[in-house]
Amino acid sequence: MVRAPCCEKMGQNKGPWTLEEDKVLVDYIRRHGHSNWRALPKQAGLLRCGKSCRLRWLNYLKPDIKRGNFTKDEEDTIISLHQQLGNRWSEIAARLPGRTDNEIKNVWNTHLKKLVNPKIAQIEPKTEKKKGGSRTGEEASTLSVSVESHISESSFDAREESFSSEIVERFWLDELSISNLSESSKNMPAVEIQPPISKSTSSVAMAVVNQKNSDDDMEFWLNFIMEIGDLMEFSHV
DNA sequence: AATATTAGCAACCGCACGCAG
DNA sequence: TCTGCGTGCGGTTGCTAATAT
Repeated sequence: MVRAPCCEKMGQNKGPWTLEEDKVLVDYIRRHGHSNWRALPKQAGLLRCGKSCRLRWLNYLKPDIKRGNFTKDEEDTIISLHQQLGNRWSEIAARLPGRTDNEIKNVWNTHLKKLVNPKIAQIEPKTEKKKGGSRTGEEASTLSVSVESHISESSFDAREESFSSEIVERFWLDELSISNLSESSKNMPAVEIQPPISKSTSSVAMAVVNQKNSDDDMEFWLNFIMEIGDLMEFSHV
């Protein structure tokens, strides 16, 4: 049996996604869903194959994805699950809400594997001097703003699902179009909007910006969060 | 200042599976 | 049962940025 190619490769974009491509994909899925990945890029006007769109959506653009450093608890969970399940990343990801299989696979291969099996660390020795790794965020300054939403305990269930996506939509679409951002800010790391995790924290959402730039940039992001949060009240933590 | 090395991670690739006709 | 399609999954690649030399 000859498999059909997953996509017509000629004339299609490869490599990193641009902000404009992201916006087109998010906008299309928001309006039409993603019942057919192969047909989606053509219908959305994207020069990407369906696989690429699916991967981008699942690993990066889905509103409920939790980004940023893994907590100690999450790392322990991954180590434990990996002992039970092996490299079944999708099953491990299913038990870690907001984390993707790709992300878990990456953190295992680059970090946890060496913690669990020091022999591997000997085979792949780390230099004592710190190299790279700045994206771990350990040295990044962190701006935290607590968001007092207007979501009441009683109405939380109904609005929980739409909470984060609402903010993301506002980011991509109307009030904060990319064209309104300065050139330098386009290259800034993505803002991570974390929706309420449980009912106990239902009235508070956290907007966290991990970045490693100047105080001016920090001020930019503070203003940014204030702008997208006009549906909420803010208070500094 | 230029170059080499390294870690982190987004994205690609190919195979396998499930399902419909 | 066979075939073909769409999708999911896991392994791998390659780019970027930080740091060392």
